[in-house]
Amino acid sequence: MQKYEELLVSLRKVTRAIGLYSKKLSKESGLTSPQLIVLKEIDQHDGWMVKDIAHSINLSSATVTSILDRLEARSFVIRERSVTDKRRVGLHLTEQGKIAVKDAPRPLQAHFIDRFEKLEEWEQTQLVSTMQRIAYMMDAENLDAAPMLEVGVLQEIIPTE
Amino acid sequence: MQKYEELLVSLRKVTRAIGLYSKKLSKESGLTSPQLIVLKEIDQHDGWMVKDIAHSINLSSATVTSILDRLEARSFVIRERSVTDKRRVGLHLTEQGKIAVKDAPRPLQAHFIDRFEKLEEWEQTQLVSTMQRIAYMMDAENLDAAPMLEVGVLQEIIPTE
DNA sequence: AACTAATGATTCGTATACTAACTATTATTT
DNA sequence: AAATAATAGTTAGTATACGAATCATTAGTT
Repeated sequence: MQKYEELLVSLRKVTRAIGLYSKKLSKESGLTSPQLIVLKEIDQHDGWMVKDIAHSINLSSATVTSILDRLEARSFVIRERSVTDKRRVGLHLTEQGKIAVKDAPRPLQAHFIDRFEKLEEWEQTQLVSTMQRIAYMMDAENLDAAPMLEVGVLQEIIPTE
Repeated sequence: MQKYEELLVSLRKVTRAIGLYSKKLSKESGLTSPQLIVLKEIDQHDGWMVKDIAHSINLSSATVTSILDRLEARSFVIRERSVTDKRRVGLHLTEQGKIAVKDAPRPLQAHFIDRFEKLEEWEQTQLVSTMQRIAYMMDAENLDAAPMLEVGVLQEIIPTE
């Protein structure tokens, strides 16, 4: 097996673990991870548009729209069409939505977070920057890549072409 | 932003990049990445059961079933019910399936693979083992974790509890 | 002012991906 | 031998996740 294939397999394991946890979360708290992440984002940036949310959490607008449909149906979120520019939709949490965010568990297994936070500071940094490096290597064609260069560690590691 | 949240964001970027490439692949070659991976696996292990494939690539049987439905409909794969144990379904490639595997591009962006393979050997190993480490940290509750310990590097890194 | 381009959100169609429930079959217990 | 458990695969139902097409609106051009 090629090395990059091993990378792919472990990546698959990670995304699977995240997905499975999302299912578990959903059964226990009634919210999936993506739903929770969207709620958190709106909580932190009241009034943001669909586009803003989508961009900040790396999802397409279409995906966010469908997540919002469910969140709105359950009265966690309100869509508010802008008066000055009727294309825009501002997003807000309802009281219920705020409560849900406050009560919700974290979007990754507590088990993982515990382990992660027990690591030395430099080890945490190393894990994160390696992950960011892989992300950078994968979408170098896209415009998204540029801001990644701001991360200090990467500048040492990635050769300028 | 918490460090583990940064990890989550870059992970999201990576899975997204993989998904987008899968879509692109599908338009150009007619096969998505998961379909290609399933085909490759059958190519390498003719006669394997659905369960085997699912386990080796870390997907549920249900998911593999639905991928096989599409591959069979397009005559890339044949399902063969076992005579000795009628619960089992053996999987085989058709001639078309073999051709498709041979002609198919790799399941990750050529761009990424190029970059990856330009790295020093130790750097590649480091990327892979970091990824495996994260995978290990995420599903330590599951039985899947055990085989991960066979990877040499991990034994040095992960503290035995 | 009229035409064109761009933008923001949604809808549509498709593919993953999961669990739980179900069907069929085989293995184990009693 | 009959009842029970376990196994393999599929089906049903739900949620992501995407691009492309669509709709409404706004911005820019001529």
